[in-house]
Amino acid sequence: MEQTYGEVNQLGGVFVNGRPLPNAIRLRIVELAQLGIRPCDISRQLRVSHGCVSKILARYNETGSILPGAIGGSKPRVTTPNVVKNIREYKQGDPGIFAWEIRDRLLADGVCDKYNVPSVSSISRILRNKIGNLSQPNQYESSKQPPPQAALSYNHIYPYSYTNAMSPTGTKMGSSPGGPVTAAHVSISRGWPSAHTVSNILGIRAFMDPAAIAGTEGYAPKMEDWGSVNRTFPSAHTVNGIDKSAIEADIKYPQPSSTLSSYVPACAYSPSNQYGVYSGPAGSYVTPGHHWQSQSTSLSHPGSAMTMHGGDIHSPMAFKHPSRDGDRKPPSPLSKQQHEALNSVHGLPLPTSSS
DNA sequence: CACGTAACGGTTGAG
DNA sequence: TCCTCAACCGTTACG
Repeated sequence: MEQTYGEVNQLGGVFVNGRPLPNAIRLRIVELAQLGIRPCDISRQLRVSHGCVSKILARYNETGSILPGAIGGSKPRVTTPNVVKNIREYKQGDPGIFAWEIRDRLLADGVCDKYNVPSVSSISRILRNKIGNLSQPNQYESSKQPPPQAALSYNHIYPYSYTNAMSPTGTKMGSSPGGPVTAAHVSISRGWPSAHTVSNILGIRAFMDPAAIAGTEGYAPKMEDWGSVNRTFPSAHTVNGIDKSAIEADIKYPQPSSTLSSYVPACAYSPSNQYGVYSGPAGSYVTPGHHWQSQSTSLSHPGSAMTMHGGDIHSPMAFKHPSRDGDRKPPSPLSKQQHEALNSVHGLPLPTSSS
């Protein structure tokens, strides 16, 4: 599949089947929801299916992350190097040990938990294939530090890691001439610290207009760059950035502790490359002459606690807090304020009742 | 009408 | 290198 063009949904929005929505849209959904705008209105305004809005909001409420989950790949194997190492040690310590005994010991020693402990047959296979002759020098990592996640449960490990030089979109981005693309990715994410609010994040030119960064030609509206946001979290782990330090030590695209970093806490991230799709022929998200940043830069949230100036909101989790629940579910007719919010977001009239 | 969700067809990427 | 398969995606349709 070379260039993937988006499809158009019933609302006239562009999407790519199988691929996540751009983070900008995801952010916008969350932001509008925080403004008290109803999901159905968000759906219509952003032209994203209500199912998707529902899903994204549900995920956000649950995890605090706007990011899509990690797509593709396989579960980490249970037979991690660490496990193999331990099995070997057990075997060395007691050559007559049974596989089931090894299994018990793995559990007892906390090497594995009940969810990721290898089966007896797996252990047998490990003994046979990987350990076999104990006198053999081990092709595994005798001294090498096993992945720290080795004993973690699956949910916590999705160790995506990309090198700086490598763009997950690399192959596809080949269509984009020149190398500045990768640099753009880096610079974008590095540029985050200057954007402290969702609004700014949404609005900053750097984010919305890759061309502004990459300085490349008509590449501008392509959404590939959104991937850079996703990619900032190579190490997926628990919610709300609990293990942030661990990540930050590791990540290739450090996510500054800005607002967005909490919007996109280290949830399993998707190295998504939303290649050019959303700017596709139907490109309703980023239409020529209607770049979001033009509106978003001035996106403000009139007279409410949601007024967001750069740096105002350091803890987007405040957004997440349901303390504003009272503000939610406004009366069905949107308030003027909400209309303004919507309009400022998309620059389109709010098609509340029409298709 | 609003919303939650299952089904669906799709992509992705580790093994 | 190619294949498999299980993860995720957003849309659609239904209740």
